[in-house]
Amino acid sequence: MNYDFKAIEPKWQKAWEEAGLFKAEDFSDKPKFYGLVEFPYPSGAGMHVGHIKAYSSIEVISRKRRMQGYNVLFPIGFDAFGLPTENYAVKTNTHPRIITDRNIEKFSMQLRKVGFSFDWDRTVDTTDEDYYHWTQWIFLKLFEHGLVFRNKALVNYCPHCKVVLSNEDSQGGKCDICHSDVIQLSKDVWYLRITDYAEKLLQGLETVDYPENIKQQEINWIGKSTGAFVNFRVAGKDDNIEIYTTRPDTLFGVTFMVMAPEHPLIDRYADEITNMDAIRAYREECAKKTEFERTQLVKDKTGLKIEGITAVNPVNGEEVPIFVADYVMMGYGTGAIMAVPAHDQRDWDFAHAFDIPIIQVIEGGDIEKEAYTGDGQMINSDFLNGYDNKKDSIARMIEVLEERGIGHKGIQYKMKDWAFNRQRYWGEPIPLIHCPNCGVVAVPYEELPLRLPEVEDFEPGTDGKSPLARIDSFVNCTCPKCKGPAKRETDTMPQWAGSSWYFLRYCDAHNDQAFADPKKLAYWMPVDWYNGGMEHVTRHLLYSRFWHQFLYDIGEVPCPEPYAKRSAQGMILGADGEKMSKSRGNVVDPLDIVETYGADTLRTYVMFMGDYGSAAPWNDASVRGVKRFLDRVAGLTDLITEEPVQSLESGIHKAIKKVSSDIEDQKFNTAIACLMTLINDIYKKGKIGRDQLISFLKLLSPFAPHITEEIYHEIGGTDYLTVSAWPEYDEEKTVDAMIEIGVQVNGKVRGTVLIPKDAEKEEALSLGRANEKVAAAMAGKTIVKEIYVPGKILNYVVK
RNA sequence: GCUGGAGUGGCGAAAUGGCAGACGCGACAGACUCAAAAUCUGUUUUCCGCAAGGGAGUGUGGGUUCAAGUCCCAUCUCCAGCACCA
Repeated sequence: MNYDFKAIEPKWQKAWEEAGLFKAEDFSDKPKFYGLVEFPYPSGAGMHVGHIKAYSSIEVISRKRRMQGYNVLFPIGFDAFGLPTENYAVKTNTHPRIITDRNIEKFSMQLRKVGFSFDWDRTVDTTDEDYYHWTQWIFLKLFEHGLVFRNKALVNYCPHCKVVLSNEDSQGGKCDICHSDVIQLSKDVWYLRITDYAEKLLQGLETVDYPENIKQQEINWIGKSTGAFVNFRVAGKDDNIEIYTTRPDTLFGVTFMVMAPEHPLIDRYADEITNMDAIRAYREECAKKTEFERTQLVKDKTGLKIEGITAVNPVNGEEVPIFVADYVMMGYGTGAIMAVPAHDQRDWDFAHAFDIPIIQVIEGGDIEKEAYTGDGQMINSDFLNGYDNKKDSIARMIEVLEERGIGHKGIQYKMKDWAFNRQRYWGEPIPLIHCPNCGVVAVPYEELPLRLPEVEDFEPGTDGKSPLARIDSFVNCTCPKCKGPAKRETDTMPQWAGSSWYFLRYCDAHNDQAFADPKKLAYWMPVDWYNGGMEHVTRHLLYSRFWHQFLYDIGEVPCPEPYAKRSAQGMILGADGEKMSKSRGNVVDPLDIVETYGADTLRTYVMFMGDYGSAAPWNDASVRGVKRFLDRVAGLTDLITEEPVQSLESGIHKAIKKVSSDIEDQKFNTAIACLMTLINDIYKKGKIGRDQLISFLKLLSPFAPHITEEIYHEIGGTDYLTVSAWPEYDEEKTVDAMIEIGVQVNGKVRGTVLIPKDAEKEEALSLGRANEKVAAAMAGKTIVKEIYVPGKILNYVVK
């Protein structure tokens, strides 16, 4: 067959769509399969080859599931709010709505050209008011349940993007959008209480099928630790400094305390602190450092002793000095620590720099040289003396703290509440109203969606306010409660809002009464298999699990976890092995590949590149190799016989078995390799039975659906191969009657021998001995032991 | 520092403890061609050897085993994520 992919591909794409082959059917009796990929941000640059790889895994699995008789939901949509579009809007003075529509159209066209089997009837666009209506609705539910709060605190602020960023969006002290250094600003902003869900987010991981590294990354990000809160009295005052420690067993070794520069106690005693000027200067110095600098200068501990006040160790009444130092963070624990230089390296470093005494309370190590963090006999510790491990001494210490009312057991999480706002235009308006009489009031549900007002000028405000703040008709409103004059919140929601629930909307994309019909949610949820990038593990994945768990708690969704299974693709690097980027000039445009080699080649190539989860560089020559393979597939039509070719039977059945299981295991590369091996064999035989060819085409169909459909019709098929039954294999036929196994002498392979597959030990051993090379290797030696592992190996141990 | 993962040909990579290097790329040789491209056939871990054949070989060093890329201990390097988290 002549392989004219330029004609074939659009032809079948149109035919499949018109036949509605990819439409998911609500409430079908067939078993359901919900396959999900992370919907794209429709940037102006169009699709990246990374999108192709990310979508191809679920694409292949969805196509296989349809052939296996499943009712498949494989949807796509667009996560279209966000800064790149807005920045481009500012630059070109074009409304972001226009840019977004244009980009969505481009992406849709590109996705169709690759032949992805999406159900286009369920497409969502997060910037559509029929969609963000429900994003705002969920936000109001969160507000209603006390999970939205406003707080003036130090926030991560990107001076370049002019927005407040969440902790998740400023990892490593860099802005997630523009990679500038993030600074700390004190600002009054909205937060979502994700920390209330820390424990559920942690426990939920035990119920889902995620790869270990993803689970670990989320566990680390949540950062649970158990320890104790302990109150240190301010000497001579009726006032306490609360600290958090994971090592309450070392309380007798406390020789000083350290506070974060921002700690409020410092201001409270400003009058009594004799070196307050120096402390103010130190604070200013710290405030100037970026997060990056603060974490880079790990070695050189800076700090200052607070003169004029001291603290009292509650277990032994010892008075200890208080220091201020920026290695203690206000955002974790209580912002103050007890310092035990003998058994904590940071405290040890600090004690040496400031000439503070060190008291050892656990035997072991050499505290002259470094802090000792291991286990050992407790010493110098009053009632703990004699305990010999952390576990017991911590438990005992917590008992005593609680008995004496000076402390209690506590749990801390590193995860912080989600700073939920952007001072920008292109996002969902936050549906809250500030009323001088009633305080913060929710926009009534019936007034949703709260539409983004039309503006002329999207430029962010220089005063740290959103452009919405400049629109009086939007800002000024009446309070829903007291009907008095009030002002709307002008911040918008962050990029991650819309994507935190989109998988629910796909279940019922056009509902105007609810975010989705509960019956449809009950039918489709949870997502059976979700593929996406590692970069979203501590952002989108965590956020959307949080929203979903909340919706479950208020009875809006049928399952506690949204995704039953998660996988992640490896990055496609440029041909030079570097990350693809415009500046390096190593970017591959997937549409160029579709033009030159066809969509089937592109799809098959990205799945054949290597291990799906690992990064792999692009290689044009290998793309041509895959095209060559498809050319050979097209050529199979010349080899057809009506009768099946007996000598191919076992190879075909083996391939059915291997391709079926490899797809499930995401070993797409070896599935394709197996089909290549089979086609090499077919060409060697020079012929293939018609039905055998159809089985081959079915196995290849999820990867290269167009060419296989074309050949199927070329050889007389009248229905669609794309939704035909997945082939079955006969276990009997996958096993050869005679098999070749290796023969070893003293573990070294000396030859091979052909033996019946279920040969008895004696028969196999004598056949092995008959092998010339084996016999030569054993000549003149005594056989000590003979090993026969059926189907695997023969080994003679000789002396 | 902590967590997760990876080190195998010239390259991308395969190998439920059982013949290391499947499959693809590239390279080399041959066929076809006036020639080239495309296509087809063959060779291709490495060293010694004309060959038959033999030796070595999965980051490094040990160990378990009849048998180790795979399991155990130690060690080095790289990738990803987190990180003064008390």
